[in-house]
Amino acid sequence: MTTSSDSWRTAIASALNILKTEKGLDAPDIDAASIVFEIPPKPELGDYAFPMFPFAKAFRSAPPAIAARVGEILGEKALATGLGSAVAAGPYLNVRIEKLSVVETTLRSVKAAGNSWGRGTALAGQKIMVEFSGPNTNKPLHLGHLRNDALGVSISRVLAAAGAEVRKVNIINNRGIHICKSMLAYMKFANGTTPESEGIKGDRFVGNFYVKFHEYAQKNPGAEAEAQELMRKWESGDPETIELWKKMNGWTIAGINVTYKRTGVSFEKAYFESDTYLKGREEVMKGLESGAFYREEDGSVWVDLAEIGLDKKVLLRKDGTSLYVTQDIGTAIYRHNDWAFNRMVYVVASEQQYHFKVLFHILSKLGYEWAKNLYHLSYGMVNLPEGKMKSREGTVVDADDLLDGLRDLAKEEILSKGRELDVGDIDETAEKIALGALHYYLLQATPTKDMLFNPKESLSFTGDTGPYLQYMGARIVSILRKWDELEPGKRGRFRPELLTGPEEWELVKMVASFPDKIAEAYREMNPAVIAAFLYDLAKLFSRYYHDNPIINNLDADLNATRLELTQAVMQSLKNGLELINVPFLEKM
RNA sequence: GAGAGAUUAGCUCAUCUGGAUAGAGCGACGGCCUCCGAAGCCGUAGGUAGGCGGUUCGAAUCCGCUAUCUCUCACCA
Repeated sequence: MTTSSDSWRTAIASALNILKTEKGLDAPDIDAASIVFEIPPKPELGDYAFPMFPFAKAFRSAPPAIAARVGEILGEKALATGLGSAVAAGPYLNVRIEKLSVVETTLRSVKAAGNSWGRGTALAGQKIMVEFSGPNTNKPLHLGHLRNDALGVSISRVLAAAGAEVRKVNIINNRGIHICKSMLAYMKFANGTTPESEGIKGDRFVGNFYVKFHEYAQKNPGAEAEAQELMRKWESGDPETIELWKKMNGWTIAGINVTYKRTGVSFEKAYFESDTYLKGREEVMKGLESGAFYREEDGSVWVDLAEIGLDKKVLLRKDGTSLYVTQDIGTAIYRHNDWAFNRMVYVVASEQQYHFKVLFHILSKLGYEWAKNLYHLSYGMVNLPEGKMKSREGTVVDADDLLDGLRDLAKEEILSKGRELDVGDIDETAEKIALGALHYYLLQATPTKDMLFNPKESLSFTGDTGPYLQYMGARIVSILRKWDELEPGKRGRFRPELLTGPEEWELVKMVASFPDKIAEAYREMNPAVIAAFLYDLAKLFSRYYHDNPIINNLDADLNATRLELTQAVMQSLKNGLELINVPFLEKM
């Protein structure tokens, strides 16, 4: 597809240059690369459209006139030989490309590539680190983490599909005052209970104590001070405090890992704040020596951000202790030493845009050349119909609860359709449908924008949803299964020239564009590109096979040929769903 | 006070680097299961793209002003 559009550009550039000579203009030659093309709004118009507006001024004639003459020249001079045909339509030159070879090569490529269909090499040789999730060890994951995780997993897979070597890393926020609060509450109210003794997930168990702390603090003004005191004990390495801290962190992380496993989230490496929070200090001291930073009279160390139009910022307190940025400076350098990435992507909420702007600037000020390749994949908040999620008001949507709810609903749906016997393991299927619904819902929106999470809508399985895509996949697999059951003698022969219908041509073009969509997704750092592509593909195929029998035609060759197309659609769907972490289902 | 972002159909979202009549889903209304699974398919209704101005042959898209909303500007993380 790409190559044929390039050939057309060359042909049109030549035609324009001939027209230029005809008109006796002495402007420089028109370069093929400067010719823009687009996809016509309606397929009947053609496969490509070349707008002639840009040449109106130089040629001193109206775009429709140019289009008309260019169309003639292409015909007269046979510039389009083998490329297809061109026809002027108003200011556009609409082009139809030679279908047969495209159909043939597309279907053959998909078949040959199989599960790697769509993968490219644009990022080959690139080492890209992707940080996402960033849980706290004082509470379970919530809806916000789910969006973060969905984006992190998806963008990692997209980058890998573009040829990069990707390393997914987590940052575990396991220290700080909030951690001490749940520890304090545990000391006061737990009476030695454990997640095992209570039979609940470790992250939930610890989170409950975090809630208890706040209840306690309401009645006891001294609570904050007590937590601060515990924090000091932790920092001074008090053995009992450390022991409790380790125990509770272990519980939380074990619980969170269960949720990760459930949602298909994994990491090559986890970094712990408790290991990295001190590392920034020496880097800041080096920067102080090199003159990148300066010291105030009280001993605190600052950076002047005037170069990027911002104010001044503290990097070390007067007592020499680190802050959030300081810690992230250390973590970034530590990680680059760990694994020398070419690029690093931070999947972090948009509320931290300022933080990353500052962080990246400081790192480049410290002379780290790779700092310019750091990227903040900023995503918007997930709001509820009632408004923002607020932990104080208890409106935070717990990740496990949400998944359970979705899973139960999917199960009901299976039962109500009477498919429990067809589906195999009903619980596993329901779980996968739930994940499909959730991940598609979270990824179909543009990452940078805030989004509204409507529980009712996310539970819906009809229309523009993950389960719809899964359903189309299952239906296709069902057809392929029937084909396999056919006697080999009745299967016919693949003859691409039989794919003459307009929908068939649209499907082939769409399948062929899958690699371009992956490229677009990584360039824009936006998995929604993949989600939208899959929906369009599924919808188009759905209409197609509704109106056209795939393997029930009298013509055995037509069956075999349509089956190849169906197979290619299935492969594109399957590979695309993998990129957005929506499970592909053979039956549902 | 300053910075960043948002505003598109009743609701949730698309609209690729400015291009042909702004598209989907949900909801509403109306059709389609002796036919490869109806979680489906087809159709109807619904938009002055927050508002005003500008640039351009052409603006949802770029620029300015303005309204409303969100986030940020901590020696919190």
